[in-house]
Amino acid sequence: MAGVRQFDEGLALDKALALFWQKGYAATSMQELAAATGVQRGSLYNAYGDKETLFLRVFDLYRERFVGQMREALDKPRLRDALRGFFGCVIASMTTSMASGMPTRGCLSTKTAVGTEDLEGPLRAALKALLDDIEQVLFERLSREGEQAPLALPPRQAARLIVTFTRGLVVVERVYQDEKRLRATADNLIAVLLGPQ
Amino acid sequence: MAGVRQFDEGLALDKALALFWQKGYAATSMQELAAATGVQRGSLYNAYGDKETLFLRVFDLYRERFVGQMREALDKPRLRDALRGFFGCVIASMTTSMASGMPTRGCLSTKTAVGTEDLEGPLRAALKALLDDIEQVLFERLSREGEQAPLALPPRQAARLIVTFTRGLVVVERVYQDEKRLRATADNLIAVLLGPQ
DNA sequence: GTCAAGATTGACGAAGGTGTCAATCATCGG
DNA sequence: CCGATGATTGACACCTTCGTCAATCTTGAC
Repeated sequence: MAGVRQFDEGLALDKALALFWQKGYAATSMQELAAATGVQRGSLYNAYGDKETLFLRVFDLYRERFVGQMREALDKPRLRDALRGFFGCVIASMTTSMASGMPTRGCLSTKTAVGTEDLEGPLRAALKALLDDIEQVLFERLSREGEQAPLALPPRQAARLIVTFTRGLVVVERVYQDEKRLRATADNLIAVLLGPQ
Repeated sequence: MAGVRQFDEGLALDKALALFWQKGYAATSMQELAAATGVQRGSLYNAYGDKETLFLRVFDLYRERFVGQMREALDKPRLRDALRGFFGCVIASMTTSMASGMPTRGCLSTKTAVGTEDLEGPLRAALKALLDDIEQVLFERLSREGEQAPLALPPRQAARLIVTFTRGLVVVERVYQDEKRLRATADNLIAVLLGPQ
């Protein structure tokens, strides 16, 4: 076939992800996406149709990577360490800025969930999918056999509590911009779930 | 003095609050504010200078009312009931829609915190003030003397955990739109903080 | 080498945003 | 009743946005 894509799609989606992550779905314009990816606006429209479709494509990338990282972080023998790793990962994912001096990038899914006027259709479905995935990854680790640490809640409920809590961390990060505070609060959640020490 | 304000400021700020709450700070335009309040755009600029200043005025209203409600909800003899009332109040504040069929309005402070590109200056300070207030109200109730229920964390840390968690509830509400789920998750947090039953 | 499928390009229209300003109007003090 | 103070009004300038489209260029297939 002739008429082949001129730009490197993988690269472009990576750049788009970085920008969406930094600015959020609603606040990112196609102009900026064009500038960031090096692909002309018209080409983006031709390739993806519209902003939402492009975003969904990018968001899938994000979900895969994010959930993968969470799964890895949770894969430790002692549950307490696993949860510490998990929260460390969540916190790092939003506070790690690409260059020093830049504002932290926060959380793409939360920005999208809260910053979109009426969240419906594919966008909401994609967010649900992400939160469901994180819940599932947590659930699997929490219900792993041969665990000695006693959990204060049934695994499913604990997983949901943790997912909800991580969304809260994101908001607190925006407002206080204090990583230590985030870590301390996360440690406290671990403490009430698994007991002190 | 002559040249007196023609519109009822209290009424206008109420309407503005409703709109900001529904749409979030960034997504609300002065046009819409003019339409909602019945005050011409030019008059709003004349009276408040710009959108941010108007918002800060409105946000103060919001903070007072919101924190007041939380304080009331927490004023119950048994701590467990107080926290149940608190979460009920938080959940109601975002899921109660003004008219049936309308989308829920969510949480103004969270929308502002997450939906604003780089959160700095007065806006961030206002958000901090709100979260600090809620934390303080919780702290006071949690450290009330003569409390029999044993708290799994020191009051300050418990208060921060709860504040962070409530921010998470907001995000989960946006995505799942399931009030029952919110209540269940909140009950689980109470359970791990105060023990089951 | 030729050709056509389809990607790219840059300009375009329409819509909506913010903030400004001169002209007009309403109101209170005297 | 008059005048001045300041609110109101609607048009204005300027910017950014989205999505489209005809013209142009690239490239693989034959």
